[in-house]
Amino acid sequence: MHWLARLHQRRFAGAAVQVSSPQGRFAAGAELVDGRRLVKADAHGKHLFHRYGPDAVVHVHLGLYGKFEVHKLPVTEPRGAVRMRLVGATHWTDLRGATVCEVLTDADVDVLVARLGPDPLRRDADPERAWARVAKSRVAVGALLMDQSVLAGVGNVYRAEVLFRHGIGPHRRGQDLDRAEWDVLWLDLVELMAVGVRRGCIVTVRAEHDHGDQPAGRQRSAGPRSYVYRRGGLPCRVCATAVRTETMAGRNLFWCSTCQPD
DNA sequence: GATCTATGTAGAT
DNA sequence: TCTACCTAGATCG
Repeated sequence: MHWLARLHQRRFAGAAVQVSSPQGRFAAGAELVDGRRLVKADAHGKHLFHRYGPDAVVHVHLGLYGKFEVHKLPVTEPRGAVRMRLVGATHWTDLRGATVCEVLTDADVDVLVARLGPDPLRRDADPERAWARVAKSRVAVGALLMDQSVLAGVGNVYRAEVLFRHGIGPHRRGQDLDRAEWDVLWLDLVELMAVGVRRGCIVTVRAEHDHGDQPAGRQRSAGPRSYVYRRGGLPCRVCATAVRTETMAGRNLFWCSTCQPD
């Protein structure tokens, strides 16, 4: 979402934009901002905000299936269910499948952001707030990382990957984590997620493990992107133990029981 | 063409 | 903990 916010900021902010809802579900909201100047696009956790003024902030949450596609002008006929179409001076973008696309006020946004934990991608993030929750929790760290009120922005990929990178079993309870372990996890998330924003995709595999299962001569960008995510049953990239999988916090969890003891 | 799956969340149970 | 939401790509037959 931070990657998208920066892209939207570059492509659309500072000028008037046309906003519509070809599919119709966002018709009333689109009318409120159509023709206005997009002041700023930014993100907090998995929430994206298009700020037109204190009275009108378009709030988007992509959920599982949401997608923005950005193209250069000219526009083409909408295909499929386009919830929101935004047309700027040089580019346009279509939003499909989002869980949320609505117009809020600044006050509404404050309420929404207040229920989110610190976002590792934001300078104003306070990791102490997350640690306070983790340190006293009997919930598994693999579930805590998915709880947006503990920590905003981490999802199913980063939870699996960051726990692997630090050899922490996902079933360890929050209260059983050391302060030092948490600090390292947080710092790694700050770096990993920043890499994701720069590259526009999630890559968590260290260079020393990026070898072996790809043809020689490939581009670095074609290397493996994850250690355990979606690799259930396959050999661990580090120790070759079969990667385990189960449901935790309602999502498929992946981990190596050798590299990540409980 | 039918079925499965997915970087997610809210509300009911 | 379960279900609905709701879209598209991958996979199956």
